[in-house]
Amino acid sequence: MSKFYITTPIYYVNAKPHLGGAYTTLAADVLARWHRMKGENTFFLTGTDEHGEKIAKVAKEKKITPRQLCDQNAAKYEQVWDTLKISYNKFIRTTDPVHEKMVAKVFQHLIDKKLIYKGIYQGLYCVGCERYYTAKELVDGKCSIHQKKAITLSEECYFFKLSKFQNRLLKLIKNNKWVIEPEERRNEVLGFLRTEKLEDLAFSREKVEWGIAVPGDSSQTIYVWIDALLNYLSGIGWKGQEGKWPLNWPPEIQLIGKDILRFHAIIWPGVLLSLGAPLPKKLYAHGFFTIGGKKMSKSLGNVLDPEELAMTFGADALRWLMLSAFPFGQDGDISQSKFYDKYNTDLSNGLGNLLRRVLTLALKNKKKFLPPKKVDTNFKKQIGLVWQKYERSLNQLKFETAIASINDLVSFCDKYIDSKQPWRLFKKDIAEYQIVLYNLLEGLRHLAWLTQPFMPEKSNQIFQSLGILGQEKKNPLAKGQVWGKTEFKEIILGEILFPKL
RNA sequence: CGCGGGGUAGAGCAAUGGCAGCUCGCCAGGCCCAUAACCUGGAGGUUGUAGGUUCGAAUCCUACCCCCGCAACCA
Repeated sequence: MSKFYITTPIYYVNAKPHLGGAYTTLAADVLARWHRMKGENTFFLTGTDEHGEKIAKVAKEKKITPRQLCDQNAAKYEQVWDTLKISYNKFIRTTDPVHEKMVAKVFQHLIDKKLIYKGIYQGLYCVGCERYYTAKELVDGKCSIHQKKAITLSEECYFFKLSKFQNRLLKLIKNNKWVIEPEERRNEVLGFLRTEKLEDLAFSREKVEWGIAVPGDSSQTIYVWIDALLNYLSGIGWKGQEGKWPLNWPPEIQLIGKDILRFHAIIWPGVLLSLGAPLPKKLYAHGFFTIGGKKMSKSLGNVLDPEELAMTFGADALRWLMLSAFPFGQDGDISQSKFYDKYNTDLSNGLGNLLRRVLTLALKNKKKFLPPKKVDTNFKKQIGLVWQKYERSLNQLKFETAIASINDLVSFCDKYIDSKQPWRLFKKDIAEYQIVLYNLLEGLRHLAWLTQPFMPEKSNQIFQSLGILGQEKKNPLAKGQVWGKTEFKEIILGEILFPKL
């Protein structure tokens, strides 16, 4: 059986979950559910990044310990992911002692391999911000927040020999051994590697208390790069021993937002190469969205909260709305009013209304609906086309076209009803009515399968209405995709699937 | 020349070399099974501008105009 390991970035726990992070996580969840549905051995990892100065600072402001802050916010993440029905297999926290121990071990290992060495870090430091800036970030040598001149400061720290990997990385990307998608993002990384010289990277800092201590040097703390990135290995049980890679390694897909492309496209494989680890199969950086044409920001007050949206539309519908709003991989725009629009069009008037139509028509007759002798080849063919488009879309992470293929089937069924007029057949030709309704029930059964990764609960509700929830959930997808073999013995009208908003 | 995305019907978007499509809205009709839902037809476009390549361009090339994201809290 083939395996499927997928990761999201780990989110920084200085605040509660953000709609952007929810977007990434949701996309990963749909893929995880899709691959599970296909019967693959699937592992879905997400989690939180919990070390660093900023955490310590926020904790101090709130008069709690960093540990308490992390516990609170990590719990918040788990709760929101629960609301959104995120089916992760493991929630990794970088403050987990197992993770911390592994990171320290790897750090030491890289010192032993002479890939981490001690040096002097010199940079422009803003006392107000308590952080370093690059010359480019400063305006007139001043930090934009404090309007104060940054001073040149140097400190001892440990460096990672990233420079050593520049040519290898370039070659790996060119030869598609290190796959970055979509293409624009790949070009961006290639351009960077061609024109900029990679410098060795400071892998530790002085004076940061909230972090993992450098082995044998308690004055130094391991910096975010290696600490955060190694979650992808510690999360599946790696103990830090080179060569002994976990069974799930490497990931089939690592999903990230485009903001962290460089860390994941350059530093991360650099670390893996230094460890001799196989590289992930694919790195996919999705786009960002604006809200109502403006970037989401606290000061503009247009921030959408994932929990509130789930309250308004329901978690299942929200998943659908987020992923159908614009092409995955590109930038796009969302808004509440667009969501209302699409909810009513796709879900209430489309899928939900179709379900109700068919169920009511089926309930006219108290008989069971058994597979007819004559197969409707036209209907069957349509289902085949829908699955084809759907699978191709999901394999390319085109969620919006996968969703479009579902809408295609809904529309096909609506047209089919209109042309066959089963309410008339019921009075005139009961045998034909029986066949038409059977086809429609089969159509709905396929719709339940198709919507499963996107809207697991609504999908189950459809199965339930068809009286086949238990049996279908036991079936693998391959069996579920077969046309015209299922018997419908008990139809249940049930609740309205998507009440109009 | 910091990096990147975009400009297509009233609005929002799709279409990467081959008849310019979808959703909402608008107009006319059909149906009466359904959540005032569904189906059919129609109006609405010189695809930001100018030039070029091509049998053929929204799509490729050149120049220009305009909008936006990242670079700095934030995916």
